[in-house]
Amino acid sequence: MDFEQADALNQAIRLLSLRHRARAATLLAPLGLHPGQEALLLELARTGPAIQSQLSEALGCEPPSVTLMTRKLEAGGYIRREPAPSDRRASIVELTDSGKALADQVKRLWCALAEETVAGLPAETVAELPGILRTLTGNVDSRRSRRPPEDDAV
Amino acid sequence: MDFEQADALNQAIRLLSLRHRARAATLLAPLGLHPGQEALLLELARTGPAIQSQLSEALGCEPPSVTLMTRKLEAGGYIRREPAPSDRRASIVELTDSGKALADQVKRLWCALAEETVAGLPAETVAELPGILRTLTGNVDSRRSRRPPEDDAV
DNA sequence: GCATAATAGTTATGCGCATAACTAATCTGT
DNA sequence: ACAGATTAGTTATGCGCATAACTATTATGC
Repeated sequence: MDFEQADALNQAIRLLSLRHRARAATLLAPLGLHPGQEALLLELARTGPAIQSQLSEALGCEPPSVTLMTRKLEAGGYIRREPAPSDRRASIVELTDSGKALADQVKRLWCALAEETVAGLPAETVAELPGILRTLTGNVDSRRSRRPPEDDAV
Repeated sequence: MDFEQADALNQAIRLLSLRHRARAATLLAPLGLHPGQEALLLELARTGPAIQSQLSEALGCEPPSVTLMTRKLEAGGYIRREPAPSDRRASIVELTDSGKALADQVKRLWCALAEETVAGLPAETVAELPGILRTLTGNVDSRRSRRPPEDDAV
């Protein structure tokens, strides 16, 4: 691959990151959320209570990031942290009622953002997109377990 | 679009951002660069000397970000800033010889990263990808000038 | 010609994310 | 049963990026 193509790709990924995140920030701001926090709320809404290391794994970010995110969401009253009975090192994190309500609002925003994002693309491309993006992600994922491709493309 | 699909897409974009950036960080670290700085070097290598506001525009980030990036790259000896003769508000930024050499190294890394990123995808998809990503970016770009789509897809 | 607007850049501050270094608890091997 | 490794989490620190508020310069309208 020559530099022109490589740069077109890398730059496109970088810019998409910046813009998608910025757009998410704009949409989430009225809810009092910063981008990244919504992922934690959605994960809890999806799977129920979890300990922080599970969240770290699910969100794809490091434990210190989870520490800070949970602290801020807890301060906002959206989540609750209580010690795990079976492991005194761990904290169980769960949504409060307020957090559940907020997660529902986030879900609606999330649909709007996704629709806005793929506007103008053929439905076929839209359907393939998550799988393609996950393939790209897996290709550069330096933390992935060594189990091979796993073919989770759509 | 239902939430499942929307979340699959939004999450995929978020994770790709994290991973691609992390991978770039790993590759750039031996050169003493942090991700984001390479974009500035490549832009200068591409277009020659520029003032900061042009860089801000080209990189898609805000002027304060350019201020900090240029300061650090200048401290590293990779770029030089001198006052613009025709406008005493502006600074002209250009690569030093050291910066040009570094930019060449970055170009090689950039090719390797791009190839790694698209590994396993059909060539056809790879060819379409930059255009698709730019469409997505344009769709959520809140700073774009109001000139319509512009159809720069490949 | 001069007040006002627009533009180039900086500083201050805050967030998400990372790594490094640390504590506390649990698990493992002998 | 106990030393050492592993795991859960935190604190400290640094970077990129953002917005807000500011200075200095240049352009504009009357």
